[in-house]
Amino acid sequence: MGAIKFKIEKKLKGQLGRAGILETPHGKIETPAFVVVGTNATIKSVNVEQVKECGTQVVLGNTYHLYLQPGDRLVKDAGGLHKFMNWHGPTMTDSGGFQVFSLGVAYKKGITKFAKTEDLHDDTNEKEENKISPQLAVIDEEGVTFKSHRDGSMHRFTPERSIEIQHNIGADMIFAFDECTSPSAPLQYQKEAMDRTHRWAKRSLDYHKSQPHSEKQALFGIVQGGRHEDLRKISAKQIGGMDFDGFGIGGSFNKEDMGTAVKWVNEILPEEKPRHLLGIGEPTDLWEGVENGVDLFDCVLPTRLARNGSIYTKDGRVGITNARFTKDFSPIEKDCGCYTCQNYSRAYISHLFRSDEMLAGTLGSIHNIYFIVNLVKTARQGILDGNFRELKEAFLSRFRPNTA
RNA sequence: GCGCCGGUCGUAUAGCGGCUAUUACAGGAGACUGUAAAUCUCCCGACCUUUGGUCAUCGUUGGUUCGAGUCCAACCCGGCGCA
Repeated sequence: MGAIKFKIEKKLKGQLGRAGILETPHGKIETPAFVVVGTNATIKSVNVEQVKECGTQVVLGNTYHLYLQPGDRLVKDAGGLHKFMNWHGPTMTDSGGFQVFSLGVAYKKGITKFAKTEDLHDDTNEKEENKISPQLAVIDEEGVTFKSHRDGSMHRFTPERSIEIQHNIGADMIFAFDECTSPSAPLQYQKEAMDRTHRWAKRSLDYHKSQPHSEKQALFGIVQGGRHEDLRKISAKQIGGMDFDGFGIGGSFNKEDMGTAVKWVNEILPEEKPRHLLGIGEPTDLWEGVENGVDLFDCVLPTRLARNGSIYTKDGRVGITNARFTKDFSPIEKDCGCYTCQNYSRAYISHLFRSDEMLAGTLGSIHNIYFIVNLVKTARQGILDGNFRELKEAFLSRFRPNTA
């Protein structure tokens, strides 16, 4: 052990939040930090220089995708993920656990990992799940059998296989193989899935430690338990008790009180190890996460939203293709320091989207990445400077989920 | 002037007597949380008591018919050909 070192610099008074430094074999990360997602060993539509200029410290690739294309052996032969993609800073890989969900029960059903409380009283989602319809992933005790979304070929992931692949890919921080459950799955199933994820965590850890050079990569265990307090606490205790280098918090949440769920977990996880909230999120979620002791976040939203024409501003998300922007020659945000805002107008970016130009997604992504990465940096600075609460409230009083 | 062909919701198209109209693009709006995603959904004649209803509409005007975008006639416009 010892691929990473984590040092807490300052804590939020009376709360779980903390600012720290995470040292990896490829450099330091000032935490809390936002990890930019680059599933296929590339951040879609932007190059590594642009990603770096946005203030990004660390990127995340995906085990399932890189295993299918170009293959983890090829990435290894290329000299590892860093060299292959020309990103020489810190990296992580997801274990493929999320694909158990997205290609499994969620496949083609519009199910997300978020439940809203009002939905919990109707069983629409559950009915959806019980419908017989194609799934690309089937789970058993040993592992998961996948049908490739690319060519329909069959593949099998087990905890051992996931770790083996992640060793080949060679990211600085890797994750145990887990199952992300649907928020509408029955409680009984959520518990079974969680228990299985715990067994998989142990197997992931055992396999990792059994391999030579495993000390070069840090392994994070993943806490599950869905929206349920009792399950979350059990999971945090079990996973937190294992000898991982850090922890991921995964699974599904109740949209309204995600911060609370994170708190249940982080009150239990060992304080001295880093925590990564998987697949989150929205600006409001990020403030909640930081406040409740999360050190790392990753999310596809900034880049996906950008490619789909949704741009973050301090007042909320805006659809840059809206008619009102066609003659708006001001930048997306006049006080934004990103390359896009320094050089281009709303009208121009709107035009690029309407013209289906590739640069549209690039300029949008640069802004959104900059926005989110720097939002977390601001929150970090707030912890260090002792004005976290003021910064959070100032942000939230302006930001609306969608409108500007 | 004669002959032929054609005029359908911004554009391009489908439709060849029967529940008043297809599809694509453009346009408008929305969704997206460990990326099957530069994707997907909805709206796009008018009005209303909007899971539905009423009326209008296929160049114009008449006609045939129970019923016409669809058949007939004249006219208007456009293209091509011949003078």
